[in-house]
This record gives sequence, C-alpha cells and structure tokens, in this order.
Amino acid sequence: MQKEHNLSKNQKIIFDLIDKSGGPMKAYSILFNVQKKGIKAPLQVYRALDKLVEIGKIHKIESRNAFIACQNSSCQVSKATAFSICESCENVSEISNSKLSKYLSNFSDNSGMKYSKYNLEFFGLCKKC
Amino acid sequence: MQKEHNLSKNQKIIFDLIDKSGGPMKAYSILFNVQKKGIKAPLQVYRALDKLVEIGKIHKIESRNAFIACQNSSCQVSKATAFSICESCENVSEISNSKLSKYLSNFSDNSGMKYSKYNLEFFGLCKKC
DNA sequence: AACATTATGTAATAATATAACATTTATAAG
DNA sequence: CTTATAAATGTTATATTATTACATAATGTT
Repeated sequence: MQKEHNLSKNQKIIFDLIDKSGGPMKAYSILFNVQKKGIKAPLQVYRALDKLVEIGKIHKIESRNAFIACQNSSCQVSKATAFSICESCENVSEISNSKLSKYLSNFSDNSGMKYSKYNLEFFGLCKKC
Repeated sequence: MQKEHNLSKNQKIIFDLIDKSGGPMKAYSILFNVQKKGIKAPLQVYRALDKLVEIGKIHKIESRNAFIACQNSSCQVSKATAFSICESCENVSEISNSKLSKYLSNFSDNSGMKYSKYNLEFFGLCKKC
C-alpha cells in the first residue's frame, strides 16, 4: 500500500489541476492556470511538481517536458514508468502492463550497472489518428 | 545496411565533437566548443543536432537534454533506443541487447496504439559509483 | 541552365528551469 | 506548550534550453 501523503496547499492545487486535465500539462501552462489561485511564480510551480514527482503522484514525460497524473494505483513511486505517446494528437497514457514492468524491473546486463529505476516512452499513432 | 549520409560541414564538426567526447554533450556546451570553428549561434547547433538525430548518428538523452553519439552500428535509425545512466557520475551508455530490443520492438497492447518507436532510459549506479 | 532541396548565417525571442534569500507553516522532541 | 527541526512558501532575478523569422548560399536533379 502506498503511503498517504498530505499534500500542501500549492501541491494540492497543482495536482488537482493536472489530474482533472486528464492529460499531460506543461509547467508554464500550469502556472497560467493557477495564477488566479495565488501561485504567481514559476518556482512555486516547479517546487510543487518536484515534490509530486518524488512521491509518485505525477510523472514527467521527458520527451515533452510535461507532467501527467499517475494513472496507476499500484505505481511504485516513479521507479518504473512507461508511457504511450501519439505523435499525431499528442495523447499520452501510462502503460500498466505487469509483464512489461516485471521484464524491465528485472533487467540486468553485464555492464556492472545496478539499476534502480527506468522510464520508457513508446511513440506511434493512436486508434483515432 | 544503413544508408551512408554525407554530412554537411556543420553537421560534421558537431558530430565529430560529440563522438570524440565519448559521452553526452549539451547543446550550449557544443556551441561553446565549436565557436572557434565559426559556428556562432544556437540555431546552427540545433539544426545540425536535429539532422544528426534524424539520421541516427546521435541520440538525445531526454532526461538530460543532452546528445550522445550512436554506439550501435546496427542501430535502426533512432527507432529503438535504450540507455543506462549513472545517477552519481552521470555516465551514459547505449544498451545494445538484442533480447531487450526485440521484446520492446514487438511490444503491443490492447490500447489500439500502433507503436513505431521507443526510448528507454535506465537509471542507477555504475560499477565505479 | 533551371529548378528544387538542403544547409547556412544572423538577430531576436520564446520556453523551460534554477539560484539565492527571506519568511512562514507544519511536525517532532523535550 | 515550547523549542527545535524540517518542509513549504513568497519573491526577484537569472540561467538554460530551444524556436521563429527572414535572408542567402550550396548542393543535387532533370
């Protein structure tokens, strides 16, 4: 069971916004949307984003510099993430496939690296596109 | 067999620099290093980088906003990339593991997505760290 | 040679992210 | 409860990463 985190005021405002949007949001778009709630500076947004990423409530889509709410209730706090990204409509969704996550979490090679985390992004076209 | 691309002057300067560095390089660090060769503006660097990525001579490490020379002679032109990244020393290397690449290239789920590309980044600690 | 495509040069600016410092709020320990 | 500590906030400035717009030159094709 995932530890329950009490979000602070800014964290909650920003998480709720991202979560309700249903898709990835960019930092400055978030900033624009929360200015009416008193969050005025980029740093306030980035600090909340950092924390939300750290506790696994959101993930960063690295190839898009955007943030999406975690859609996976059993998510191992951002240690193992996989996304599908439509290159046409930019729709993004989190992949939760236990075979895939098992395969990748157990991946090791002879490089001497001790892996503790991964992020995978698949690109292609969604059903609609 | 990969098509042979004739690199232009700027592309060659920038590819050689990245390749010789042996690791990931950031765009503005590249810019700084090639100013003595007459490349003065960020756009000149980004245009060369875009082209080099497109033809698969380099890859972008998304989580680091950095570019690394392709270390995989049989690389399928950037359609299937995997990297290991040491979170301590920031050493990056390209993983070429045919089982892994086969597994991921053949991955499909019931989402209706038609996948054509992926990028995977593993994080951890390298042998030295 | 004429045309199309690709690459270059240059200036300005947009978009993304962090540093530094002061203050406040929440949590834990005595 | 009150002191100590950690976490979060507020604010200004600035660093870093990337693109737009426009003009020109080089290269490849027919």
